[in-house]
Amino acid sequence: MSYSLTTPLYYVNDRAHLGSTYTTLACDAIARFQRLRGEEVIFITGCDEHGQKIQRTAEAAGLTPQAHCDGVSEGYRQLWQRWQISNDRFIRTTDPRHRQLVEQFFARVEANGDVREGRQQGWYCVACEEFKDDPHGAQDPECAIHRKPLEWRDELNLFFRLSRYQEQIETLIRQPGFIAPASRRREVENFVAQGLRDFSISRVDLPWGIPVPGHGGHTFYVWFDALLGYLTALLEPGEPVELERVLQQGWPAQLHVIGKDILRFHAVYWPAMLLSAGLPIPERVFGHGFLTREGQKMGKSLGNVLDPELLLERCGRDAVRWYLLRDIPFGDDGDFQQQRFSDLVNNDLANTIGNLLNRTSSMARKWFAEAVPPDPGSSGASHPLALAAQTAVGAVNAALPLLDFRTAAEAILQLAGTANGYLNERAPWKAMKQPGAEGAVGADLYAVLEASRLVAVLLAPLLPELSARMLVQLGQVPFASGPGATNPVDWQAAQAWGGLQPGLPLPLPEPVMQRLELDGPL
RNA sequence: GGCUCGGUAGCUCAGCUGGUUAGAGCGUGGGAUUCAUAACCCCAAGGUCGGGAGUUCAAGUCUCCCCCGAGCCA
Repeated sequence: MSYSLTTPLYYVNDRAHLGSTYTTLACDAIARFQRLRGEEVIFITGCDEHGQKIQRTAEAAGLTPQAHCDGVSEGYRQLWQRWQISNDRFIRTTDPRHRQLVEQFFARVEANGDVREGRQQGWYCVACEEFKDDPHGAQDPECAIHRKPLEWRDELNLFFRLSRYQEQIETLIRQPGFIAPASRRREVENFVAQGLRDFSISRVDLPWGIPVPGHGGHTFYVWFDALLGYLTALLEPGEPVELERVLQQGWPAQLHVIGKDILRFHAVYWPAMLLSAGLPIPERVFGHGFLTREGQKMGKSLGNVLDPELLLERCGRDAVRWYLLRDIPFGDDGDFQQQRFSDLVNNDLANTIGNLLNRTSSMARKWFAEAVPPDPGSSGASHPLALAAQTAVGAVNAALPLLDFRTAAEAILQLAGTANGYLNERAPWKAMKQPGAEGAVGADLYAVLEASRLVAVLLAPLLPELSARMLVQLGQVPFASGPGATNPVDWQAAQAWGGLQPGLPLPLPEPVMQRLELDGPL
């Protein structure tokens, strides 16, 4: 059994922005979570590199399309490395292997009678790479999204007979869980209910694309070939390209994570294409929301674009991951607010979680020979912190399969908060002044250290690095959750109360999370 | 124009099938404390729950109308 998930294959029209970083970070958390649970994960990301828009962008920059794509996609690859994204594959649709796969896929679709010729007339937005339905448009219609003039097209194209899949698609999208979050399902249902129309899958006179076999002059429409990148990515590098093999190598995917704007392609067109080719359909398509910044749309015209490189350099991975995953309900639109960002990172990570470990470890070391205090057994499963931990464990394990990062994060935070409260209530620093209190103090500190350990354990999929720093300070082996990770200690077993060994030496504590001090806007 | 989703404390939002003094986090103010990353813990602030009408013993919570915002489709 394996778990395959994908980010969108990012269009290389421009360098990576915060939106794609957001998507990718979320997928990374899911990939790590699934690996930690023992699944064999195939986490796919990559770039979509064909289309007229790319061709024009390259021309404008005085580059060949290939050179342009090489540069931008390499930028993506490096960016993901710097964010320590744990993708197992990075597919480019200009990969020669991809072309082979597209040809095979198309052959199946064509053999199935789902390709026909047709005349495509209409207004086309190059920026969207999409025909618009504006029939009686004014003199010079423009794209509502890009505010750029639409171009009139009248060409003989190949069409995919989407209309044949009306019922199957209706049934599919009705399945609970296929389209997530559920709030977005209606939108697709309405679209499908209007009746599916065949869509064109080729262009003429567009050199920057994959040629359609047997149809001279046609290249594949960028969307048609792009989605197939998910399949190409599954094939082991070096092995022959055979479409059928994807079935043994992770297809169907369990999850496609995408931005809400391309939900239709993934929830309607893509499944129909797969049906036509006789391939199974992915389990779930999750359309997340968009990020704004301080209430405004990010864009070049406003000059308020938040650069992921800059964010990474100035704030670090843990901080950004935490903020995005913990504060924005995944699926909803979110607003990046700098003040809130630093407030949450400092409060949650540095003060609540980091300081909890720091203060507890300090006390344990001071009064118990620089080691985990003996546990006289009083901190068993009925200990208040054990119960709190159990609650957090349950919540995290229930929330993450649903991509509900926020609930998971809050549960972890609550455990840390409860532990801090417990510490204040028991006031070991006061109790230690009483003779003979050592036993009770030791038990208290043991319980709080154990709660801290569980915080670190639960944090592993969300903030692998912070989790690791905490575990090291607790004398534990951090969890590996990257590609091909194996762990000496089972992650789920580590979620049980009582894993900390009394007498284990504790290293000198160092703050595991620095506070964010941002002078000036990002 | 049709449809969908929102409009709840300064900010971001919870509030399931209608029912005790409308909640949380952040921010703000105050208190307590010293183990700790000037951290932690406790308390408070008193928000016409967008507006209006209606149903009901009882409505953020249901119905209708209106206003505002976002989105999908035309």
